[in-house]
Formats: sequence, C-alpha cells, structure tokens
Amino acid sequence: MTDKKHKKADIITVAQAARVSASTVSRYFNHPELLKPATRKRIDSAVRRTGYIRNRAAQTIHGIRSGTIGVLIPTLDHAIFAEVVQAFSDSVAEDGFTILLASHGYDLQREYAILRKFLEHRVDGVVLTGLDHDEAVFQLIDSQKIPCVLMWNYAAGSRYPSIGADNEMAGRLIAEHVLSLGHRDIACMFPPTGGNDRAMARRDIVLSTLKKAGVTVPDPWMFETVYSISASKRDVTELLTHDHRPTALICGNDILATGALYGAAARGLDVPSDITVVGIGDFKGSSDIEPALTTVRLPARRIGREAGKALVTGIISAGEDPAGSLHCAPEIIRRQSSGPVSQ
Amino acid sequence: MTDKKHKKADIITVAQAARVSASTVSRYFNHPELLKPATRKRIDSAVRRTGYIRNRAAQTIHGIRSGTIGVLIPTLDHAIFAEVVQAFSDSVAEDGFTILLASHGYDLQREYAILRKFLEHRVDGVVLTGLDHDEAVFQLIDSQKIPCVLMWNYAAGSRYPSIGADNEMAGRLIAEHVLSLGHRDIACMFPPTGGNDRAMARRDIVLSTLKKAGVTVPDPWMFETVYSISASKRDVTELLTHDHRPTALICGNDILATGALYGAAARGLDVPSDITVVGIGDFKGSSDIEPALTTVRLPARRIGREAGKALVTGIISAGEDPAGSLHCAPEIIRRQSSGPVSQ
DNA sequence: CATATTTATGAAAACATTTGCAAAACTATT
DNA sequence: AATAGTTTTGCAAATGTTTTCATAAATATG
Repeated sequence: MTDKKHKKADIITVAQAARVSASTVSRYFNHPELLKPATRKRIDSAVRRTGYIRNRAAQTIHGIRSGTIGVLIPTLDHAIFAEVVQAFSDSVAEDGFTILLASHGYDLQREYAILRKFLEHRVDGVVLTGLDHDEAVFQLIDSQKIPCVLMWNYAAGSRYPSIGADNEMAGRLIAEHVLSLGHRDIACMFPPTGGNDRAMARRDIVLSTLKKAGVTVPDPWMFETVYSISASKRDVTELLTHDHRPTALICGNDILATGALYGAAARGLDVPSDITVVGIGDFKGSSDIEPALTTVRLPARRIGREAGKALVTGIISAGEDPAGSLHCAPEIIRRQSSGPVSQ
Repeated sequence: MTDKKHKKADIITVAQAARVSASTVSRYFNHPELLKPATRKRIDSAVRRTGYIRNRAAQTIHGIRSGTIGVLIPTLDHAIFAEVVQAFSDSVAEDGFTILLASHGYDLQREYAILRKFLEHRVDGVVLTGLDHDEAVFQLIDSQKIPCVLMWNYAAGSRYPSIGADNEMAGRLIAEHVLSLGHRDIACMFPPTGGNDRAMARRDIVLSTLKKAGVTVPDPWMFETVYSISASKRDVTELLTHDHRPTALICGNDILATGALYGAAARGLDVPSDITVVGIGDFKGSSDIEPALTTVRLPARRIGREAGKALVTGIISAGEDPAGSLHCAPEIIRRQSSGPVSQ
C-alpha cells in the first residue's frame, strides 16, 4: 500500500496519482469545500495509496502557522512543572498545536539560547515560566512580535500576560496561618533562590509577614535547602537534635515539607503536637502523607490549562488586544500537620 | 537595534545589509570556512543589525534535518516519565535537537494521530514509550523510514531498538525478594493494565514467580488500583481492617507502595514487623519515606540519556545498521520496608 | 440553443532557503 | 607583467507548498 518506490511522496506524486494538478491537491486539504465530490474522492484514494504526509515545513514558509508552541520551563524534575506542562499540552492540543519543550535548569543564558532555537523553528507562540527573565529574552520576543505568556506566577504589571498564582499571596497565607495558631518560635526552610523569582518572592513575603507580627527568624533556624526530600530530611533531623526547638517550620514547598515530616518522624517527634510543619504547593501526595500536610494550593492544572487557552487565543486572534493576565488564586489547605502551639 | 521596519528579516535583508548575495549569507551559516574573514565580519554585523533569525522551515524543505525529535509518552503526570523525558531532552539537546512532546494518555488511537502530526513536522526521529503499539503505528514509521527507538522497556526481540529495563526481571526480582524473606501470605496491588504493557508484564511475572514457589494470591488480596497515592491508601486501609491479613504486599510501583505505607500507618500497623511493603521503580522520595521503601530500581535517567544517545546516533548515521537495544538492568534496593516474616 | 453565471481546475508566481556551477577576484609563480 | 592556480562570490535552479488569476467546465437563464 504505502510502498511507492523509495522517495517520500510529495504533493505532486499525489496529484499525478489522482490525475489532477498540485493546486487541486492543496485545495483538497485546505479548502475541501471548493472541490467537486468526485475529485475529492479521487484525491482521497491517491493520498491513501501514496502514503502522503503533508509537509508543514513547506507550509510554514508561506507564513502559515507552524502549529507549534515553544514551552520553556526550568526543569521537568519538579513534579509540579510536569503537571503544568501536561495540562498546557492537553489544552493546546485541542486546537491542533504541538509543543516544543525545553528546560533551562535556571540558567538564564540557556533560556535565551533555547528561545532563539524556538524562533528558528518558527513557533507560533512561547510560554515562559515565571516573571523574571533576561532583558534580552524579552527584547527578542518583542522583536519577533510573537505571542507570549508567562505562566506559573501572577503579577498585575507583568511584562507579558501572566497566568498563575500570586506567590506573595501564597507566602502571606501560610505565614498568617502559622501565626494564627499562636506560633512565635518559627523556623523557615527555602530552596536556594538564585535565578528563581518564585522561591525568592515566597521567602521574602513569609519573612516580612512574620516580622510584621513581631516574629523574627533567628539565623540558625533559617535554612537554604536544595529541592529534595533527602536534603530537607537531613537538615530537619539536624535542627531537631537541639533542645531549643522551634514550634513551627514553614517550608518553601511541599517537597521540603515532606522531607521535614520524615525528619520529624525519624527523631520520634509528633506532628503537629511537637512541631507544626507546613508547605506551599499542594503537590500530589501532600494530602495523603501521614500526617496530611497543611499547605497552600497552587492550582497547577488550572494554570497550565488557562495559559494554554490564553496563548492559543493570542495566536489565533493576532494583532488584537492581547489576552489579559489571569490570577489563579492560591488557597490555604488546612490539614493535620499544623496545630496550635502547645504550652 | 533590532528594529527594521516591520517585516521579519530574511536572508535577503541580511544580504543587502552586508552588500553580498543571499548565497553568501547562507554559506556564512552553513560553511563559514568558505568565506573570507572580512566578509564574515560584514555579515556578522548585518545579522546583528537586522535581528535575523534563520528559518529552519525553509531549510527543512531541502531535505536538511529539522533538528526536532518527536517524543511520545503516556503522560507526564507520572513523575517517572517526567524524569525520563528530562534526561532524554538534555541528552539530545547536546547535539542541538529540540523535542516535540505529546502524550497519548494510553489511548492507542491518539498515539497514531500524534505520530502523524510529528511526521508532518518532519521530525528527524521518534521515541515511543513501551514496546507495544498499534500495528498501524509501526507501519507508519516503517513507511517513512525514520529512526525510532522504544524507551522505558527492554525486550530482546523488540520491533525497534528498545532501551530500558526488563520489566519481567523487575517483577521477578521483587517477588523473589519477598519470597526469600519467608512470606507466603502475599497480597498484590497493580494499576489497571489496559493498554499498558509495562504494568501487565510486571503483574504477570510477579504472579507466576509466586506460583512457581507454591504461593497463590487469593482473589480478595489481588487489587487493581489506579495510579494514585490516595487510591492505594484507601484500598490498603480497607485490606488491613480484616483480621486475616497478608504478611507482605507487593505493589506494582512506588506510588502505590507509598500509599500502602500511609495506609498501614493510618491503621497503626508497623512496617515491616506487621507487614512488609515493597514497590517497583525507586522513584524520587522512595529512599526518604519512613520507613524507607524496598523496591526495584528502574534507572529512569540512564534510560532517557541512553535512548537519546541511541536515537541521535540513528539520525546522524542514517542508513547504517541501526543502533542496538540496550538493557538498563533493574536492581533490587533493600531498605527498611521489608523484613522477614514474623512468626 | 445560445448566452450569462457560477463552479471547478490548472498555470505560474511566491515563499525562504541551499547548492552546483561558473565567473570573478585574489595569490603565487615564473 | 603575464599566466596558472586557488579562493571567494554570485547566479540560477531546486525544494514542497499555497495562492492569485485566468481559463475551462458545468449549470442556469432567456
């Protein structure tokens, strides 16, 4: 069936097989309603016989959309980004778009290089993760006049439409929750903030919210811990050896909080009666861990889906007023890992 | 700098700006050594001034490689696939390839449709996940004579080179481990196997290994549980209410095992003294959970990396004998969640 | 049945590149 | 300074499509 010597079938091969011109075959795909039903059937069979597959590259040089969207993330290794990407991909696939995916590992230089590559492929739009990017990146996008959305974080005055959660709000919510339970001796654990505006914003707002309530976090209770359960477990285990312990631990994300829970368990301490542990993110599994984790939900799936919708809209209705930002509000999720300070 | 009226700069714009012909600009990119250093510099500056970005679509219709690889996975929502994809992407990025990513959610029909789309984009190669696919999928790949590797699973006689772990071996290893600890009353929990050859192979080999040792799993101890911590926790909590309990539980993957651990904790049972729990996968976090999970390591990162290398080799040295399969052997990882049966 | 409309198709130009070939510009050699 | 050899460059054809415009075929109108 799909033999046809060796060269790949092109539109002309099909045209000959159907005894029509190449233009007619082109119309068969792009404006089938213009064809006589009989011709349509003839081409249909010719396409089948020759095993022809349209060549989007050839279409793209006519200024026709490539049908691809560039997705730039820090890493897939954080389950939360994988979730966002999955939702984004599903969302744009409905409109026939395929994603080009690349990760920069928090290296801004690489982000620029990847973006260039995306543009060489003539993507119809790009999504970046987070609000902060190299100025060169923004300029490149501007110069190519290509739709862009920033996903994951939300901020009112972002350079491009931002679709995501307000990190400051997330940080504030969790800090206020812990304060409301009466805690004053509070430790904090955040990932290294280099090149990561999300983590940075969260940490700063947590600290300032605490300070506003008159609570300062002593230096030895301020951890900078890489994003991994084992690192967090190690640091928390260490922290809990000392006799002067905090009554609460605020973690920058649920992975760190999970490690903290394990660390407390390893030390034989009860959560929350000995120590309250909270995270940010509401990752998969956070609700099932023992004890279930109190956290702030960042609606990853919704963010991915909405970012996809927004970008597709931007692509399809190019030129019009760009789609606006959208705040997918974070929400405090109270579970068992937090409790009132025990006197 | 990158102004230039409104139309995007093409190779002719650059040529004019540098006062050379388009061919020379083309050579500047593809065979720079053929150019006089002075010309090179002139073009260099013209490229910069015009903000020109090469158009890979236009190159691709000359039979030049597109520089893209299609990656087809079931879903990114399983952290383990995200990990494989991340490693794959990093690996091929070294050689300048960008990935087109799509997930089919275990729907074979969608897999075919996605593959077609990849081919329209003229990907230089494709990776599929797992060994089993619709015959139409294989035929399509054959007819387009495009390099393909199957990743994640390994089997000697696979239709295309397979790079991954031998699932039968993984299942056998974990079953033998549990048997070697003296367990006879064994429960099993596996994900639904529809359209998922990996899960199926694992389950069947575990069961047959047990049977060979004279152990049969009674029907009420045979769980088909969706891939989620909460579903597993629920089922295990239920299982452990009955007074006649198994002494060991073999889970088809670490997510289910994690839920099982939580379920046991919720019931106040000790692992491993009351019940042994084991998984398959060695996901991130499996080593840190309390108690640390005994499992079989499926080397996701290595698989992704090797699959990337193999495919790139297949693309670059097209025509030659295709790169062979590679077995990334699974390996039993003994931790605290398994112990000898207590009499 | 001839003419006017409408519908369906083909020819050729356009798209942004690469590349084979030939001409032009240099260098080296005498 | 003329010639031969080499390096550098430009022209034009080719790539696989889409699209505009013109023409041919089919249908409707009188």
